[in-house]
Amino acid sequence: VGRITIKEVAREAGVSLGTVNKALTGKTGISKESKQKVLNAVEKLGYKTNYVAGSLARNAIRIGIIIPSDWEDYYSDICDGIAYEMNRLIDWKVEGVTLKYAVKSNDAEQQALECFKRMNQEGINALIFCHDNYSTYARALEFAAEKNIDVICVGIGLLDKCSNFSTVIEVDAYKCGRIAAELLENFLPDNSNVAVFVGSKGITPHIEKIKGFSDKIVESGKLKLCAAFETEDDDMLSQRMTHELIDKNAIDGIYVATGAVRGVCQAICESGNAGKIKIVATDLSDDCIKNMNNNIICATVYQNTFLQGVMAVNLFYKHFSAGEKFTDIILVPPVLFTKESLLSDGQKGMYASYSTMQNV
Amino acid sequence: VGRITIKEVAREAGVSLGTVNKALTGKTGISKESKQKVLNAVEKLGYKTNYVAGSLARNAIRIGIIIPSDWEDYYSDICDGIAYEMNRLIDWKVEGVTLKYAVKSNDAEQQALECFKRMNQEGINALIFCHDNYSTYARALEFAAEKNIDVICVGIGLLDKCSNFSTVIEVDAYKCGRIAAELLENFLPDNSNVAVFVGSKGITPHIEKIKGFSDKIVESGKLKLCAAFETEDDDMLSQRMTHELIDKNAIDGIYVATGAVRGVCQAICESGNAGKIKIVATDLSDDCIKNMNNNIICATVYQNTFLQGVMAVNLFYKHFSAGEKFTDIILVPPVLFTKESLLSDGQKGMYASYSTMQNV
DNA sequence: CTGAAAGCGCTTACAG
DNA sequence: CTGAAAGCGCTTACAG
Repeated sequence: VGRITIKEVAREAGVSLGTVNKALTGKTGISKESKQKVLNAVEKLGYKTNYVAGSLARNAIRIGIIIPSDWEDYYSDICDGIAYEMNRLIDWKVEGVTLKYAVKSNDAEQQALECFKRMNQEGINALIFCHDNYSTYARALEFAAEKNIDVICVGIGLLDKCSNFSTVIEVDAYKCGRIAAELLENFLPDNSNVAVFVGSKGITPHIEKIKGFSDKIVESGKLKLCAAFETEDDDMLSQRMTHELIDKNAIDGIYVATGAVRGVCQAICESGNAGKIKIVATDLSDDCIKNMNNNIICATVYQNTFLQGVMAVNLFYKHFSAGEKFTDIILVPPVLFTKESLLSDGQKGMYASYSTMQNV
Repeated sequence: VGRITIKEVAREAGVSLGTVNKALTGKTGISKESKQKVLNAVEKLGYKTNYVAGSLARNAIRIGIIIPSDWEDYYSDICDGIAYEMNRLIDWKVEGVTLKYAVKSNDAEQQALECFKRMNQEGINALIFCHDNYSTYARALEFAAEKNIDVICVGIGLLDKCSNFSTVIEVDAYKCGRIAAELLENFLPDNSNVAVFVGSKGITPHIEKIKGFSDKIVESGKLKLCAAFETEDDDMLSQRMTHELIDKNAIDGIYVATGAVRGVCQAICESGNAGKIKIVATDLSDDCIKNMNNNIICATVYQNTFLQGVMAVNLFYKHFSAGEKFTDIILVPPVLFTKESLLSDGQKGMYASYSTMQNV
């Protein structure tokens, strides 16, 4: 009875425990023959590694975390997810070093590179990097590649160019767009006019959101897509644009696929269109929740940012503890929320929290 | 550097490791003085238990699982969640014994009691019991109480009478009702007529769903609630009732708060009301998904059954490994899904899956 | 390349 | 009630 352990594998294969370990973890310093003997024994006995025992025995995994000090609205939820999972994995000997840089500053590139270099000195095993676009940080990522440091990028705009030497975690932007369109189709009578607001039309995930939104509308043939605007995530700008949009068109619904939702909602209220023009927003910022509670926003497509942060940490854990390979990219599915389905503060991140199992 | 261990606590307190363990786990066989010395040392050193090490050292936790062999539509998702989490915790020395009974049979009570007795012989530490109402199984639950076996109940209708000797995991039914009402408010013009279908008006969670639905409608003052029907989860009955409802009323939307959604959708189609009368359904049964894909059902309120199963197992794990106390009841928040936001098969249970971290 | 030993941080009998 | 020892199933240096 009881579980098969490496001890039994070693006996069956006629080698020592250390040799079994090398065969199992793919380390060097083992002969072809020994390795084969071990693998045969594993197969024969049906051995499965106990990773709990493994993480007690191995050295600590040090993960470097480079996150923005600014742009709280968007990044704080990702950072919460990272911190949540790092804390959860303390008993598994996962340690972290955190450095911050100002992603919106002019010298963001330089600041980030500096962080990468300090992390290298700190002797971290891997790096989690939250940023907003690939091109700015190409040099930093190359530096990591030179030093053989694996990097997981979490954030937005990463799809623009998926680097060879890093893994990307991002929301399924195309799906976000489709969901938003479907909602407006349900909320509005046929032949209504809708518009979509993104941060920038030059960034892949925003392009994907527009594409998903537009594709769904064309497929269903219920609504008419009037226009796609760029807010540059600026509330003043989005407010002005919303006013212009309302003045010039008979607009019935707007998908605000990025930040600057406050400006949009303000314009909606100022023009007396609260509750008339249906708004579908993005994420769960304070502005968004406030406007949901006031019935200005009907629904929001949460980009599952908390879970994105959780997954980044967990991916490294699995890699270093179980040798799991990285995939190039992970597209996280968005979650739909309405006012009544919002989670209370105590349940915040419930899916990646209850589900993630505090002490496991 | 490095983490504080019980070794250091023992030295600080001037006692042995075994004594520290007794103090920390609340076991008997330790003097007041020793216990206090340990607690002082823990406080002083800031000691935190490493549960990973603990689960390697302790004896296995044996969990008995009593689940229905029938009523697949509803229970299979809970059972999947239980199985998922049991499998995830193998490395933590969590073992399971599963027995099945026919919840819809006439002698369900007798069958369940028989399962309880066999579980007791199996020497399980705790019991997970999936059932559909409290009163039928009172004797079985009393038996468990006599034998000092903790029971976690997962399913529906459990709130009817929350026993003293068990913990209940159930969906937040009131919240389900509110979400459904909110959706129909968004989908329909003001002053539209809506109805709600439940399985039975005599079961607390169904009463709660009606209450949530009705409360929200009254608060908003947008819709008119015509009627609440009992389907007894029978498709023939729900089909007939839907036809009658349509014939007698100008109905615009229906919240199908329980099974028998197939009958409702059939009647909707037969009467030529597909897409006209807006349907909000419950859960993610095959019938439900099929009708979502055909645009008969606009949205569904998923009762998070997979997660309920996961949580049942995890609750016991936390209890036995970390001494966590049980709460009387856990109300799991529902999740809103539309056709476009449905998860693909590969992502099934993503929240309690990705988030639950396969190998952690 | 290989094996024997020590150790990760706990829990569990068991002798006193 | 208390403590010393063994052990959970691995990984990690290190000597050969």
